[in-house]
This record gives sequence, structure tokens and C-alpha cells, in this order.
Amino acid sequence: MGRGKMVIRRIDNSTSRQVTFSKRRSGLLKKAKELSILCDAEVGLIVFSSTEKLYDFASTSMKSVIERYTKLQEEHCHLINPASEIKYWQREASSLRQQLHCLQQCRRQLLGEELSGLSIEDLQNLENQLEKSLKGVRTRKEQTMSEEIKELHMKGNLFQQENIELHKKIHIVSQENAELQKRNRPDVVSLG
Amino acid sequence: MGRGKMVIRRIDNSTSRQVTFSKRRSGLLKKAKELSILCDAEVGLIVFSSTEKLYDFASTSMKSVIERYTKLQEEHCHLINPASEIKYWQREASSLRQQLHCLQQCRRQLLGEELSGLSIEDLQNLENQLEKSLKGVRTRKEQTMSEEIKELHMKGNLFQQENIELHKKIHIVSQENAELQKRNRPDVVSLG
DNA sequence: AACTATTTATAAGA
DNA sequence: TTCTTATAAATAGTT
Repeated sequence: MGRGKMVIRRIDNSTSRQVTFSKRRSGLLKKAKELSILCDAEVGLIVFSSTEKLYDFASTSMKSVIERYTKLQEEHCHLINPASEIKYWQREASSLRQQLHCLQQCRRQLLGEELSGLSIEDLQNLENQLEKSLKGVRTRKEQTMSEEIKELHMKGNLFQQENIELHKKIHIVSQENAELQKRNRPDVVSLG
Repeated sequence: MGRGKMVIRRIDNSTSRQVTFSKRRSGLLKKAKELSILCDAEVGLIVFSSTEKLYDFASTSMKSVIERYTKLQEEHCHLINPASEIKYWQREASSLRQQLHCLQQCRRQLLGEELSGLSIEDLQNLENQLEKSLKGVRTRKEQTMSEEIKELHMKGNLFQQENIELHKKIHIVSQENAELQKRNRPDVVSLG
């Protein structure tokens, strides 16, 4: 719903990601509220932005929603005693380890390693992705370099200006000097 | 959004309330998911229907969302008497999460995203790495392709060989057939 | 933050 | 329930 068709994938541009977050967050909160009212449902919604900020809605109270939720989960497995909580964290760690493993494998492939086991299609996709990456990196590098060049030019110009001023000052001072020496010559002679 | 304008107020008719609940619930869950993906947000959504049924979505895990939420609310309050083992696993999960975050960032850079903040040297290194990766991928692709071609050739040859053999057999069999028919012709005539 | 061209969601009907 | 369709609502890109 907008000017263009959206692909649901992380928005790269940080600014538009922020803007979209703001718009969609309010839309989501509104719809959560509407659902609770229209359909007499108990709704709890928690959103953490990528900047760690919290936004939430609860039709009754978040405490009530969370309690009802956890109570329902506990009906199946009693997660109250420490033993099961340990198990929970073990499972959590295991899941995270799995994600890590997956990402590491992906990273190795992006590094051009561990390519055995990939089909020709996979390899083609990887090649396309790497070409895209390379293009992005080069664009960014050139941009950064020209920015730096611009900055160096500006600095150079400033130094040049300062140089000219300093030369002028030196000229003036040496003229004053010459003048003083001329005036002082008689004294010098008298001293000799 | 529908045939008529909606007033946000409890729907009296139980059937259409149910229908609306079903439609809007899926819409809400979809939008919650989209927000989490598009904007890299941690989202948790809990919905209890008026018939006590639970529907939920969590971008990470509901436990993680609820814990983050309650932790933020409690801010300082340490949960008393935590078995040190629980703490251990929490720390473990935290560390793994950090590693995940780090790898994700690395991966994004390899995908040519999130390049702001990198120095020219960083970008140069990244470019070199990507070129190396690309070379590796291409080499591997070509290798895989020529292996496949070789294999296909071999298979083709085998089939061709088999074909030749089959043709020979057919030839022999049909000759035998012709021979038998010739011999049997008198019998056939006597039968007629 | 406002505007609008579009897409998306969905209310009502089949 | 599921599909269709007319219309309301949301929102992506723009100013």
C-alpha cells in the first residue's frame, strides 16, 4: 500500500527504515486496538525498535496478558522450577548456537570458502550477490575517497591562504627591520 | 477497508464478530511480522479470542520479548535467589547473541550493505576480499560445470553403447523371427 | 509532517 | 468456510 510494491525484507537505508518503522508501528498499534474492541479480544503487543526503544499496547494490561499467556504455556510444561528454567536456557543457547553455525557457514561462502555442496544455481546466486556487493563497496569507496579529496583541497587552500598572510607579515617585518637597521647604523658605528 | 465504513465498536452479531476476528487477526499477525522484518524490530504479539483461544507471533521468541519487556520495566530489580546456573546460561545466551550481532554486521558488509562508517582502508580490504570470493566462486562453478559436462558425456556414451548393443540384439531376434516364420508357414497353411 | 498514487486489507455478498 | 469484489484504509515515495 504505497507508491511501489514492497518486498518484505530488511530495509537497508537507515532513514527510510526509521520512517517506515514509525508509520507501520502506529498502524500496527491501531489495528491491535481495533481488533480488541471489535472482537472483544484480549490483545498485547510489544515492539522494540532497532534503536532499543519500547512501544506497546495492551487491551487490558500487559501484566494481565503476559500472565495469561505464561499460565497457558505452563499448563503444558511447568517452567516454574529452576530445573526447567535451566533447560530453557540450554535450549535457547542451543538455538542461538545453531543460528551462529548457519551464519558462519553463510559467511564462509561469502568469503569464497566451503563451496563444495553448492549447486550450480547456488554458485550463480552467490556470484551475483558478490558482484552486487563489490559494486556497492566500490561505489562507497569512491564516494569516501572523493569526500576526502575535497576535504584535503579545502585544508590545502586554507594553508595556502595562511601562507600568503605569513609571507606578507614576513615582508612587512623585514622591511621594518631594514628600516630600524638603517636608523641604528650611527649608534652601531659609535659603539665600534 | 471493505464495502462499508467501519465504526470501531464491539460487533454485536456473534458470527460476524468471529469472521472479523479471523480476518483481522491474520492481518495483524502478518503486519507484526512485516514490521519486524522490514524494520529490524523485536516484536511480540499475543491475542486471546473471546473464545479463550490463543494466537501469537514473536519475531525472536515470546520468552525473549517478555523478558526484555519485564527487564525494562523492572530496570534494576534483580530477581532474588537465582540459581547461579540460570545466570550462567543467561550470560551464555547474551554472549552468543553478541556474537550473532557481530556476525550479522559482518555478513551485511559482505552483502554490500551497511557500509557507512567504514574507512577507505576497510572498504579496500572488503573489496579485495569480495574479489577473492568471486574468483573462488567462479572457479568452483566452472569446475562443477565441467564435471557435470564430463559426467553427462559419460552417461551419453554409456547409453549410446547400450543402444548399439540393443540394436544388434533386435537385429538378431528379428532375423530369428523371420527364420521361424519361414519354417512355420506350412503349418499355418495346413491349419487354414 | 503533509500529500497522493498505489497497494493492501477487508466488509459484505455469493 | 472460502472466494470474489467493491471499497476503505494503509502506506511508499515524494515534496
